[in-house]
Amino acid sequence: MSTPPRVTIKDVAARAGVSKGAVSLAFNRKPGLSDATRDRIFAAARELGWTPNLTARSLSSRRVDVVGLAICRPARLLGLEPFYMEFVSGVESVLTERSCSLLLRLVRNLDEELAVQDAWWRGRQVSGSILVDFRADDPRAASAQRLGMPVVAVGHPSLTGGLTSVWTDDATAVAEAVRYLAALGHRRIARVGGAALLGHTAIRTAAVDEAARRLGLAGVRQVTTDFSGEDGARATRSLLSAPDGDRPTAILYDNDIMAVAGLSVAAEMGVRVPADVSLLAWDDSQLCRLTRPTLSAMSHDVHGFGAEVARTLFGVIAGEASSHPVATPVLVPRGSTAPAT
Amino acid sequence: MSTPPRVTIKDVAARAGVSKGAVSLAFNRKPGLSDATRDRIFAAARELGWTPNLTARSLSSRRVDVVGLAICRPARLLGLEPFYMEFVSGVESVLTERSCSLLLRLVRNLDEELAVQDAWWRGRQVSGSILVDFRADDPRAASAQRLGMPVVAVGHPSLTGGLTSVWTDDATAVAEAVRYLAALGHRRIARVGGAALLGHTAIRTAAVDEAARRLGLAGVRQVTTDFSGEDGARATRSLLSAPDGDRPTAILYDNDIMAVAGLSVAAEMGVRVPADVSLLAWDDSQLCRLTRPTLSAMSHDVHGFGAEVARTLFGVIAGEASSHPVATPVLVPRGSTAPAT
DNA sequence: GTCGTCGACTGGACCGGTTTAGGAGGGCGC
DNA sequence: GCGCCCTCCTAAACCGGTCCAGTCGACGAC
Repeated sequence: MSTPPRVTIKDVAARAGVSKGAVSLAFNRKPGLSDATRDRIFAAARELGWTPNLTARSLSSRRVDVVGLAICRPARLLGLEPFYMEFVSGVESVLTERSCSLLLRLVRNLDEELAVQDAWWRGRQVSGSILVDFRADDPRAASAQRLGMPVVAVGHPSLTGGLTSVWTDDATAVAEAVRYLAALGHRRIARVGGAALLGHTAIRTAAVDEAARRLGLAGVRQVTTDFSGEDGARATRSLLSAPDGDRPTAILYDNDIMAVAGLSVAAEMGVRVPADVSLLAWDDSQLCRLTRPTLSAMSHDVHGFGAEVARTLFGVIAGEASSHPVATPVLVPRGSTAPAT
Repeated sequence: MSTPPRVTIKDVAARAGVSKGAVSLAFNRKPGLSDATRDRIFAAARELGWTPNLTARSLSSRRVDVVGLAICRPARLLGLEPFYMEFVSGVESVLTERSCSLLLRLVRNLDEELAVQDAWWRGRQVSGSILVDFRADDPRAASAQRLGMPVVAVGHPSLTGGLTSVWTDDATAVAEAVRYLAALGHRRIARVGGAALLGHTAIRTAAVDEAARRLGLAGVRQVTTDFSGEDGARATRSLLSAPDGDRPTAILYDNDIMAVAGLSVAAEMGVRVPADVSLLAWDDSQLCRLTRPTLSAMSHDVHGFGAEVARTLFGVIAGEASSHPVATPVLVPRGSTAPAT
């Protein structure tokens, strides 16, 4: 209740018997002060319990130690996917090292994100942002460039319109997944993809088609979903209820939660995994090791991915960063995939 | 690259032919301006593409539209639990309405959280914070009070040392869970609890004991974990490998991810769910509906919980809030619980 | 015609830092 | 003794807003 007395740089200066400027120099570890004075200033600050007011600091130094991340998620999906939890955690790990904070916002659509990023930047609330979930013709690249806002785009350069970007090579990974399933003898492969609007969904879809063509697989079926478990279950149910000679013997999922859902649907329909159908997940959070059978997955260091994105953003802010991919997801075979019978 | 020309309130004022003060009045919707002037100001701002610099605004008005949330999570658990994803999402939903942002930080231990909150508040980066995961003798209450920092504590008042708090009545919910299992004829009930240090874990542990005593159940076993799926699996394996007459016939979990893990362990050990053992989860994210069998759960509107916490924080900041519980979790029976045989 | 009041607006102090031009004092070379 | 350079430090402008005391003109009352 009782507002504690506001102690400012002036109080510290007075106590140490120096000017405000000297205190500022001391706290920013800049040269031009004798060690004795420096010590006296720190002592005074400690005695008064003073910490620089970051708001004032950002105003005059025109920099903020905050980066933004807006995640777009349809209204009905209340929580975040495991992917984002790990991603955020990786981003944080790098921010923390630089005593930087993450401004997080869940938005409902792209327009809202554009507005939020615009407001963050113009209001000087963030020093830069991480942009995720690129779609074809994404307006965010142009917007960031117009604003002169430092951002790093998470997505393949073909989607991110010239922004500095960090991405996983989904096409290669997806091709490996298909080759793996084909090598196990699967001829009818299906994929339960993510949101149709997302650029990486399209990239994966094309890559699956391409891989199938090369391998001479005819009946590849691909469907899109909203990434939710429910949608994944629905898609799986539909795929597995095809007439016998038409039913896929292997299904590739675009995230792990849908693969978990697929597993249950198979069980409920009396389709054995992996005897009757092989399932292959994507993203490989701890969930994949908790199911029965365990889920084979295209595994991915999501935490490290987030960290790399954050490092790149600092690079962009410093004016020296370049686009690059991170490690391609690797196949981790577990219990949900087996040779076709 | 080219820094866009910084347009400030002064430019807008000049263009509209008024003083800075007038522009400020207009943009804060305060009285004292004619409609004509107001329109002229907005037009000028639009033409120049001006948005108030929030940093400058917070400096002079000494308020920030940011609230803080630090989540403590051991280093080895890289991602967040589903609970927090939904919780954050609920918090966001309220913040968004008030064009407020969430400053998120994942910390490794309590000391780090204390430091972060301290820095946030002293640096005037947040207008208040949400504190979660209270433990016995939690130092954060005293710290917040000393700083005069507006916070809302998520946790039972017995843990939160006089802070305004919002909580779920875990004791009542846990008692209902135990009564339900007992009513199904279970006599040997176990609980796979959360982190031993957390206050709500202790509350639930005591409530289970109390309920068991009233119901005359003797062999209740309770273990603690770190909330991870792996630890949940380990605990379940240990419980289920007890000699036959000693093995629990029902297990209550403190979150859903551990219940999912428990389900797999049971399958792997050849213990049928729910025929041989009933499993009851907590928190009820979409995961509980995706497993096979589906998981009965103590269900909880986590999104709404987060929203209520955020609303309460705004109350605290406005100086008019009081502690209150939110709706008690209710039992949602699904496929993982059945009468004891 | 004068006074009082009210609405509309201005000027400038202020928030709490950073930054820069410049001054005081000491040491050194010659 | 003088000029010069260095080190250490100060004063004041500045960042971009908010806020308050006060000015100015119009209008109503008496």
